[in-house]
Amino acid sequence: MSPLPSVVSLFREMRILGIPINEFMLNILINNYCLMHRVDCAFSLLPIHLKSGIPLNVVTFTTLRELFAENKVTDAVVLFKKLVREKILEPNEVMYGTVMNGLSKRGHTEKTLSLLHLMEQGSTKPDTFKYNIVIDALCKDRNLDAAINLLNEMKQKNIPPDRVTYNSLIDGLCKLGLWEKFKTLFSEMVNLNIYPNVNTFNILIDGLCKEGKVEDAEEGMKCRVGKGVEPDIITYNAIMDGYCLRGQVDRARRIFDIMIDKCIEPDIISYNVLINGYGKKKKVAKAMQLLGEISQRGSKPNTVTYNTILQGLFVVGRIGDAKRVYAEMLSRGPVPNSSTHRTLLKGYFRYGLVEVYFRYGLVEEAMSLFNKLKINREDTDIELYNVVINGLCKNGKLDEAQSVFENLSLIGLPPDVRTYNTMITGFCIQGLLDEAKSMLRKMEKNRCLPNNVTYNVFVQGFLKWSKFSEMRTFMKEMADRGFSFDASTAGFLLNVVRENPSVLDMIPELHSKNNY
DNA sequence: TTAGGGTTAG
Repeated sequence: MSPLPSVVSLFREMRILGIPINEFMLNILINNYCLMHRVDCAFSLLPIHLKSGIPLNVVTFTTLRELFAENKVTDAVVLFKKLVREKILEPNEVMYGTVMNGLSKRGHTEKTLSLLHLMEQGSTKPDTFKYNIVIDALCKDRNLDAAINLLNEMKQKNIPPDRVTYNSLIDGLCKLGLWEKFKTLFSEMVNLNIYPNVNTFNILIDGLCKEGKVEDAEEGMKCRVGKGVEPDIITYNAIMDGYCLRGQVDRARRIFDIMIDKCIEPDIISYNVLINGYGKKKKVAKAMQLLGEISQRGSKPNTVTYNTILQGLFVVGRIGDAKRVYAEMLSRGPVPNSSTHRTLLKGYFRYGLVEVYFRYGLVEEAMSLFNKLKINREDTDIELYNVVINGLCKNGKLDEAQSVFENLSLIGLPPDVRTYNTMITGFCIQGLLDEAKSMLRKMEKNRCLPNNVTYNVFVQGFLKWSKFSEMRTFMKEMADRGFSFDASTAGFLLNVVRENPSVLDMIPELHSKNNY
């Protein structure tokens, strides 16, 4: 119970009084530091364990789960391996569960899977829970084949899959639109006497909504009423989002009102969904009005709410309002996150080119925010850099973009495929095709595989600067690698050919019915 | 007396 710091002072007092420390006390203290988000302090207690001859136990380690919360996955894994390898402790169910969950939630599916297999060799055998963690992670990675293989492995080893196992798999299948496989799995589940619940139902509703089949979803919801599975706030939110995705924010609003009539209190996600819907339809006044209503209804806007509002304001170019909303956020709102910063930077750069008319100095504004983030060490996200590099390129500041790019290796943040694509686009816009090509070589050297976007950017660059013979050579390599023109390149190409039909003679491949 | 866990909505 709060206040937590008093635990620390109590502990100090006990030490001064010479009261002997035992493992329980140390674990409580470590746990307390973790609750205060002071993993560093918690970690620094480990030597006391050793000095006082108090053995580290599995509880000590599990208490350090905060390591995962603070994204210190490497530290956590190093410690885990050390403890196991040096036989300092034998992991139990709880310890495996903590580590696997920590790893899987941070995208380390491979490591989670290998722990599952490690467990099989030891004395603590994996149970349904452990399998479910891995199956869900595989589904989230869209690796449904591997997930279904694990389901079969469970059956072979007589570890019974349960409703959660099937719900994870159904969600994975729905998100990929694999409806036939869903039907098979659904009947398999029912045959095993595992019955769908409101979660299964919501997963399905959401799957339909994401496919644009919102009426089907709504119909499905109405059918179930009074038949055991009642729609809940998640059902309504999913349907509202489905309508918003199709641009039908007014229909979403009607669902919102129906929900209130049924005495289901909208939560912050309901508001965020609607605010996003209004923002996308450029109805910013409505969005702002909803923002005001949130506190009246006893809820509180969160970071996502503000990020969504900011996006909406930038869509209609209300930069002054966006700045005011951000200032409000800093003074009395939720803490901005990396998404807030990306939204702001993207917005400032987007309107950077109109600044000469309005004298906003938006590129400078963006760079000043970026520099603040660097000082606060809040620039650890490659996506943030991608926004800045792209913004500089689009505002004709290729040199600055290049120096930001060069800086990445100094701070040890590896560029991703988008970073390279952005730089290549920047070079192509300026007609610096040799620099673009050398960037392509650099990315391959750094083992970052070019993707379809990379190749399309090059093709557009060659077209823009009328380098047709180079384009021919390049197209061959592109086809060999299994890439093809995207819609944007196709449109670009059509315009070029319309203006200069002889391009078709210079690139005869364009006539052939291959995968271009 | 201390520790963990799985599924759905923004």
